[in-house]
Amino acid sequence: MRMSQLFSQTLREAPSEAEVVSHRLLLRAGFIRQLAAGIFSYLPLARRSLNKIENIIREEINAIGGQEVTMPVVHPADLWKETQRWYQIGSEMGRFKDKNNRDMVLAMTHEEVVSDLVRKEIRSYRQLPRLIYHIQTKWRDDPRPRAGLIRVREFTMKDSYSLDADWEGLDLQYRNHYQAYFNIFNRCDLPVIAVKSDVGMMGGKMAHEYMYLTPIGEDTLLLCDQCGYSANRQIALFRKVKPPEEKMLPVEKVSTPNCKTIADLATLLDIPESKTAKAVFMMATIPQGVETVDKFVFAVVRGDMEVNETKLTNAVKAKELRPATEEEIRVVGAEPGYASPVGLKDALVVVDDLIPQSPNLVAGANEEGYHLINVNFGRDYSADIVTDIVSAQEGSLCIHCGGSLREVRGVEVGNIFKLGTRYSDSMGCTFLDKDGQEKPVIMGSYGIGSGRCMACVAEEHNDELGLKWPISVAPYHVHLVLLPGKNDKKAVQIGDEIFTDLCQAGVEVLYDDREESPGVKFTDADLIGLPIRLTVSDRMVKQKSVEFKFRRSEDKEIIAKDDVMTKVKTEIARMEAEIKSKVVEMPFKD
RNA sequence: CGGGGUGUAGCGCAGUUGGAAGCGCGCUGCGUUUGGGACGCAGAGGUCGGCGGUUCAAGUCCGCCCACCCCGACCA
Repeated sequence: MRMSQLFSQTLREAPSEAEVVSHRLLLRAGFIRQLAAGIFSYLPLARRSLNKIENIIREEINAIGGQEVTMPVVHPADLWKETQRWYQIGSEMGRFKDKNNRDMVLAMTHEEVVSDLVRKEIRSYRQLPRLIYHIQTKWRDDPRPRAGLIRVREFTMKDSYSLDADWEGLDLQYRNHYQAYFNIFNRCDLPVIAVKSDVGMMGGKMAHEYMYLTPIGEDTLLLCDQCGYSANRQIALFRKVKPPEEKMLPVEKVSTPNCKTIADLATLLDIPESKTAKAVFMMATIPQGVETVDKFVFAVVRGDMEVNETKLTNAVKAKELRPATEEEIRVVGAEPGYASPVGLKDALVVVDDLIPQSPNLVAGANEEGYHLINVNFGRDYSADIVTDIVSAQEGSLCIHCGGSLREVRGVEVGNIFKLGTRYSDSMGCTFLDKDGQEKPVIMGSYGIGSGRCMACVAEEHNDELGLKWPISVAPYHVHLVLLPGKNDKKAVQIGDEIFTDLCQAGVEVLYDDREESPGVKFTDADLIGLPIRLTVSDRMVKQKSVEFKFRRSEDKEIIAKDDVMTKVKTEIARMEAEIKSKVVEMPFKD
């Protein structure tokens, strides 16, 4: 490609709204342009990188038996009503009516459409297992798009769907994806880890997320360096240290004016926060048959810990959970800031499983300005549910080995879910098994955001001058810089020749044939960040030589013009081999 | 949805007390220059986010709205 013809330009300064480095560089280098919050156009350079990422995905998913299809972006709402997700999902779903006033949905994901295909196409166990996938646009009207391409509303995702006759089949396809995903990210030179995750709106049995670790990530992960345990904070388990046993003391009411927080309380009474009980109030929307009911949830955890909303949501089997308002709190007889599980009415009391082992805690008195000391679970109050509802944090003890957990941030670039029969059951995806029994198809779903993946590669590979693409994802292999000098057509001739020869040999070349000063051309080359830079200049031409430089190195090498082809092809092959060597077998971590 | 911020030329920004819309970069033309964002001359480019109000007069003051960014809530 001649740069003089390229549809995009570099920007000397990035628009001020771009803060994250991948966003700034992708804008400045002319890869992307923003249309609205979380909605982007992908210009030719980005498109080429995305094509490479998507082709890597195709190769790896085809290798585990995937068959590519394309499913629609616009769906009739009826399909989503069948699985209830039309009702369960809120404003994040794009909805509109067609000209006949029918409800329509913009695809957030494609389980419904896959299931519809499956129930129409799959009749017999002889047609299973299958794996289908597509690379398609999704719309999720996220409340807060941010960080350029990291979190957008319109995005492209590769989503595959596995169809099996039995659970062993699902296990196999899940494990195949587990490895294929590592292969994909390794081939993009993007370091990731797999962590166990919550199943969220997808429903299902088991899920892993592939996380690229970076401080700009919005998910918090807990890692154990000792045994390798890793999990999203939403579900991370940890060992809770049982406090020393104490004899239960009689409850006593004490005056604690202006003490609405745990920290105030601990200071005033001169006790550690672990000797207090913290009360958190939520309103949960809980499905009951087709209907849902709103239930007031009173969660009790130790004062030194935080309620984990995902765990709490799962504990009460809620579809939605939100903080309760002050009025709602008073209705159940509690006093905000001085709340106590003692003497409540009409509330679903959920107690963290460490509380029953923690004697003589300080809790609110449900009366402004007073707390109760020596409150004991079982004697003074009881719970509807006792289970783990607190978050692991930096320094928590690993559930497996007792090592100290480390907290890191990450961006989710892929996920794999064992859906089981969640969609087969609601949409009637059944087949006739060997034994003549009608059975539900067992499904899995597996996603990778290709744009997010590209952004993460950009986030990982850059320096103060610009991007530094890995060879496998770079829009072109070679940046050919032409510096023609004064009144000399010779350099132009040589440049054109090298460009043509390399292209014919299958090397992808971006040829800077613009009438710009050398400074501009070199700066743009660094910014765009192709792996190899060749410079053809007036003064080099006289020696029949060309300058060769890697984007990732400072070193410049002068090579004979006749050696360019061999050198370039050798170095590309070497870089490709280097990437390939990163593809290794990963142990499956359940 | 809550908190904070920004909106003036393609990008980055200035605009004082309310009194003729500016600067740098980029863009167009001509000439010079040519190994790390060159130089000269001449140009083009504006719904000052929108609507309403106050005023002789509004980019500037007041009200409402919109968009975008950041933090939080939420979320595959």
